[in-house]
Amino acid sequence: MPKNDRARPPGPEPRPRPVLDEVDRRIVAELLRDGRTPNVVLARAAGIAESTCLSRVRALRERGIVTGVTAEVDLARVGLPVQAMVAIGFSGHLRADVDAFADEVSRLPGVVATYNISGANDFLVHVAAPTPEALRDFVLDNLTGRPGVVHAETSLVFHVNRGSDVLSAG
Amino acid sequence: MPKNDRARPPGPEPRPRPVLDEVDRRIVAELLRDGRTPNVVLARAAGIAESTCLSRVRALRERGIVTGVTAEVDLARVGLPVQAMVAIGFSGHLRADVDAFADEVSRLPGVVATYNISGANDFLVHVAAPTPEALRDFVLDNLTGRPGVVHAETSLVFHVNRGSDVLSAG
DNA sequence: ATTGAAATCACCTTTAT
DNA sequence: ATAAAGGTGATTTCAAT
Repeated sequence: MPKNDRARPPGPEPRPRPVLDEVDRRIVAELLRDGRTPNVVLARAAGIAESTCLSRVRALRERGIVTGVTAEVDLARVGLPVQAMVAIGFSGHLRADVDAFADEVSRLPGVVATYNISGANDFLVHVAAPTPEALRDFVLDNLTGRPGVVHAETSLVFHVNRGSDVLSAG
Repeated sequence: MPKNDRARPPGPEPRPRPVLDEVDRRIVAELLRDGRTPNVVLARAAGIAESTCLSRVRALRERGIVTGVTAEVDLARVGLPVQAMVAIGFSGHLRADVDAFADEVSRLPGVVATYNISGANDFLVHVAAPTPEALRDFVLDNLTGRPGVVHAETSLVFHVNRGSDVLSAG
């Protein structure tokens, strides 16, 4: 007698095999460290041939594991020395409103990222501005004023530390 | 009579001119969009010669404006489908303790970033974990347990939207 | 799927304007 | 700051396993 005789419903696999093998892990780790690492170096780091490495990297992109490569910019040095996290409380919680908020806010000038979260607040908006006044204007004009927003609490961001070992938790 | 007859102490310029000219802005914007953009394309996008573009990019790195290039990874697809923001309240607020917390926590497996902020809480720790249980363990073992931490409130992160127009706020 | 080798292409330096 | 040109080395394709 089988442990489970219900047929699995159609759709994406429920993750039968480990997500990343050791080779892929090394490639991803190296690309996290330096997204411009040339293919030759990547291949040596992973212990495989260059051509193999190339197809691996392509596969990682096609599988949606590596979604892009981006520059890291010191916002203070491009004229945006004031950063803040704005916690947003929402009213209706209709799916359409929630999605629209995230999409639209993410496109606003100065927005670093928008986090849709659980708990007392519904969003965290990470924003950068040239001056405290500009920050205030941003919050009043683009967040507080928006329909559905019932609460906005601004915290200054003094410093950001990027994690250096994200992958190891897997 | 000169407006200011004190001699400026030696060292880096106190930023007399605008931070980024139009050419640099275009380069940085393009590198934010795709950090692997080759120099030829970058040069065309900025409307300058390749050799000029090359020195511009070098200068941007040396000036600390572009601090690095990194891959963007879909954490859910590398075995870390559970993300959270943990708001941390601190007790002593000694500089050494605050700095140490940020540095050490950022090195822990699964930590995406650590934000030192103002307000009711002192830190936001963005963390990724394979399961809710692993998240709970992470918080109890690495955050709640740490000396100085008097409060920890965990919010699940449902979705993250990266900003697409950060620079325009400057 | 992985490889080594060969061809193509881009990067980067140099020179000179 | 630019353009042109050459050396260097990486990327990519391909036949073979």
